Amino acid sequence: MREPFDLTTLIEPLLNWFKDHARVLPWRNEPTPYRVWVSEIMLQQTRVEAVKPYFDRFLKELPDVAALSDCPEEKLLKLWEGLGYYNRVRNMQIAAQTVMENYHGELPADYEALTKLKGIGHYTAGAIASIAFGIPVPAVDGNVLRVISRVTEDDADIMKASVRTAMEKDLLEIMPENRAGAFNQALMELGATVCLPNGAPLCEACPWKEVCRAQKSGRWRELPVKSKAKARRIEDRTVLVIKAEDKVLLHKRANKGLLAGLYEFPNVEGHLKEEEVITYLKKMGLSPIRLKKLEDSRHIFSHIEWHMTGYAVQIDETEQEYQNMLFVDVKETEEQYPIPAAFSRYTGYMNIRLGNDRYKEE
DNA sequence: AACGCGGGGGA
DNA sequence: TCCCCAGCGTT
Repeated sequence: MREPFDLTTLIEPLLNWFKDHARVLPWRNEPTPYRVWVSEIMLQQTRVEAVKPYFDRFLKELPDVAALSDCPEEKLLKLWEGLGYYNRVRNMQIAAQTVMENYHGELPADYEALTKLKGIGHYTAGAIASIAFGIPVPAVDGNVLRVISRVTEDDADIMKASVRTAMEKDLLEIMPENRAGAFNQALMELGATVCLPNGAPLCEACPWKEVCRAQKSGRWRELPVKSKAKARRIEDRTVLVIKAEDKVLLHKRANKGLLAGLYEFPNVEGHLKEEEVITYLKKMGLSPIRLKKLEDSRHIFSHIEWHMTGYAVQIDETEQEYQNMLFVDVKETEEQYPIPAAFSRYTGYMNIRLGNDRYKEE
């Protein structure tokens, strides 16, 4: 067994370092429970730089729990468009409704109560409890797992839930009573700015360089131990930008599963040839006039890789409605409908006209 | 415990 | 290419 590490020795150096090195972030001024909550949900599996442009806009549109609980789904998804993991914002709205009903619109200052809200797990409950309410509970995210694994030279596989639970327990015992929020943020800040992943830590700048066991042994490159994720599967798809006059056909995705509830260009599995596209369109009851092959594109999700090809299609004017499909004014499409990034390579083709004789750009 | 769920940036 | 990211809900 390894020699025990006294985590309390880490607190003061870390807090002193954080005083001088805390980044200025939008959600750090005025850390109200609601602002902390929104920021923490946005930051789940998402880098600070990616969140920045979304945070202020979201707070401006939905300044409090009541506004969030009442927001129409489409506006909600539009505010989240491009951030990914769209269930985060749906769950946050459900939680907001719970907070309105059970807590008079104020987040509960209680760790266990927070974890019962939709979308708030151990980490996020700890972050809100400590940062917004000063409650001395840990907030163990990927950064914390990494910096603690290294400083204590712990080889446990951080992918295992049991390892995360153990670290929460260890940290709970040493939480500084009056600096819980700063301590948790400092741990994460250290991971994000100094104790970088992939064996590239800036140890010279680290407040723990004198006590870090991985630094001392030179094993920092091997830590943390993390078992590999499953390989992605590849999916071939054909995307159809179907135009009738100034309208384009959009499809609303199912309410469960990948990109739930978002809008997309109709697309089918496989790489279809021109004749197959025409057959498919006719089966839908559409009359294609012109077809133009579009370039290939790929989009990588966490677990799937789409290899896409596309066609722009000009069809006869139609008033017909299809299953979960609607014709939308091209001008309104990108303004009003949340469309995931996977289709960004094809949105530009909405504005292109398929002329009578040949394909030309406007 | 395993899996599904987005998107982007850096090495 | 691969890895990582202020994770969580479902099964």
